[in-house]
Amino acid sequence: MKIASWNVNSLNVRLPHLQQWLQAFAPDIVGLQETKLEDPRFPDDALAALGYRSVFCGQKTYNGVAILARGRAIGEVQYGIPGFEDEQQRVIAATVDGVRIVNLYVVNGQDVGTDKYAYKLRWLAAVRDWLADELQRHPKMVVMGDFNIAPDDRDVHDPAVWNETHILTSTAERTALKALLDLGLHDAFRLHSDDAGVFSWWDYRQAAFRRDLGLRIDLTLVSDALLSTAAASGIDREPRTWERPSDHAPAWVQIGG
DNA sequence: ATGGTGGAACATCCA
Repeated sequence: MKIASWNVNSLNVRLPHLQQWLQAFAPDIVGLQETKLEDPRFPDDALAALGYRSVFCGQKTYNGVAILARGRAIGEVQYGIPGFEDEQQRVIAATVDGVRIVNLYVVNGQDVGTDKYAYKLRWLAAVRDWLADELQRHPKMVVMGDFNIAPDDRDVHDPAVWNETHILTSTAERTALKALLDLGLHDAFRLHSDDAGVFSWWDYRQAAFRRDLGLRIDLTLVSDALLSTAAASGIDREPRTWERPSDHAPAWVQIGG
């Protein structure tokens, strides 16, 4: 089962790319972030035509998340973090084939020390507390999404710039990510690769993709119970090369056969 | 130190 996460940066703009990529890559389960669509405008019919069911929660202009599953039922859908008041649509979870799928669009945080940064850390703490419970109920879990945190120096093009005081790599952010991993979750990419310089996001500015000035901030995490079945993991750079792309590339993990 | 590019929506906010 191929499970993938992709920040599409507007599903309205990126639907043709999503359709093309679903057909080429044929993932079984997909988590989307930054759909930027209110629910009545979600293109569930167009995705159903490709064999994908979808569940989603969105809003205009910002945020928005969805889970797609090919030829499988999507059950036990959870919208948002239980008990955490949040106007921003950043979380959707569901059960597919007995696996709990948690799809996160983690707060960006703007800059270290800002209100948005404080919100990011509060939000990550709430996710941690929720997932601690969720893992008791659903030991087989994949947590995926745009984490807006690069796990370590191998995951940034320039560690001198992307250092312990910089947004996306700051000490508190990495500590918050470690708190998630300490629940019994594993960065699938690192199960199979020690490589530095494999990225999932490149800024639109300064020709960052052409120069490969990126970060790996899109992650798929697998729980202890799935660890032995995580056969492969990677990032599909292909859609980032297409015309008018998202600034993110899909991250994926293969579970079982 | 600043701004650069792209999306949404239409002056800026967000990333």
